[in-house]
Amino acid sequence: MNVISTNALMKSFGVLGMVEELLWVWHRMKENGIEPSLFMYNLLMDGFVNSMFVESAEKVFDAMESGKVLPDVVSYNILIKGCCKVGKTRKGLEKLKEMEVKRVFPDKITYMTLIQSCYSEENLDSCLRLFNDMEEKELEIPSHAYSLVISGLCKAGKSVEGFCVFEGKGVKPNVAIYTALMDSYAKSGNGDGIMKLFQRMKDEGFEPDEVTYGVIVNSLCKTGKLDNAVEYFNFCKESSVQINAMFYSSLIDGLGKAGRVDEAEKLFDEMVDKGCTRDSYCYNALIDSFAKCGKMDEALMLFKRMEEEGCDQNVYTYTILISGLFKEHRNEEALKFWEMMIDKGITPTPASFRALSTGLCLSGKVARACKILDELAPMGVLPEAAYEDMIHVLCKAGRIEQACKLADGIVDRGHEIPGRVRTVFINALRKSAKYLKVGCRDSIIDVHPNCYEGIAVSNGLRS
DNA sequence: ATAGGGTTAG
Repeated sequence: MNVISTNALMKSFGVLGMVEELLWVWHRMKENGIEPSLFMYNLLMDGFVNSMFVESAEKVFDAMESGKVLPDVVSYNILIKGCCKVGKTRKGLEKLKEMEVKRVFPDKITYMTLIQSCYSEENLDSCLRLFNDMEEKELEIPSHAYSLVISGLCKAGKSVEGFCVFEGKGVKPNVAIYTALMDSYAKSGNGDGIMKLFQRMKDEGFEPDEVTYGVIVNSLCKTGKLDNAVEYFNFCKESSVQINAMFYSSLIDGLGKAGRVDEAEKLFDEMVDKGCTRDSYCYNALIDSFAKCGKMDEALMLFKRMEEEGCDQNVYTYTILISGLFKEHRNEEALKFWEMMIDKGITPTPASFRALSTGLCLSGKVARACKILDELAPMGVLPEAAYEDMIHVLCKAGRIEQACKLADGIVDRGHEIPGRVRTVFINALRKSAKYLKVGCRDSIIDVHPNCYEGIAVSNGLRS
């Protein structure tokens, strides 16, 4: 055994994640009196990190720091990669700071590892900070860094800022960057911006791929331009663009919302012939289409089929069914789906609770909704605007008395009534002055002095 | 030796 064979073995085992074998070589090496080099330390650390033994990698790192062979930038990069891999990005960022102190200079890999991790955690601020750091240090900025920063801005709804970075010098555009910008434009309602960028990327010789077309079709569906969306879809089918489930879910959703349920269903059936697996997005879109046009039994059948096909039923599936069932006054069934969802360990979202509470409030079961809301709190789910929504729903339905009772209950629980809700009350009171006579008047006046003014206005309107 | 993009939901 010599240094060269040790290096070769460690490299192979490290890449393959064969930690035991890696350690075997390490021990044989020590037995043979070979002092581990920086190279070998790094190989060992990388082997550990690749096998998710990040703590072991850290121990190696610490051993280096207290030994003869000091960690270099690669050691740091591997350790930072390990931190990011196990979700400890903050720790990775701290290691970057530590590098400054230890006078080990971070390189583009250090930054890319961290930017990547911050990006996947949707930590835009850190992404931008790291990116600026890179610029300041005059490191070579890989195209990928621009992708991440622009996409990060786009995801955060800052399409204008994203476009500014894109237009800045040093950016090498690619299909992914164009697509991210187009999607962001779509989400901010800039339909013209999308098509302009689409044209521009083609003019520059970039070939739009299935993700780009997916974004276009989705955007057209969302803005109700369904025939246009179908045209692009057909174009993709005829050319070499790979059709995926996203095309189908976007179109099914759009067609369903436009009341073209038959066409939506046809596309859903077509997926099998095309060898395209139906995911939860597709199922949910079609279930929603059925629910929206009162075909609840068809929707429920799809729910069953989802289970049979092994497609995950998620919080969206349940929310669609719960609100659909309430709309048909099938209250007990709706409640059953809520319970089923909780039993399955699916965490409710504010929107799912909104569906439930709206249904319960409108069928006069405000107390029941409050009870369920109380049960959610220990689960760590407390839809912030839940009570607000309920008051809103009740006011809109003209049930101001109940809304007031609810407002009192909220104050009893130690919550405050935000100004927005007062406005809701005032508007409701204006609309139906007769409610001024009932008990709610006290509750509003007692709890929310600002409403005096509202009632005065309301009185004024009446006289 | 170490880092690598973009899309879908009530």
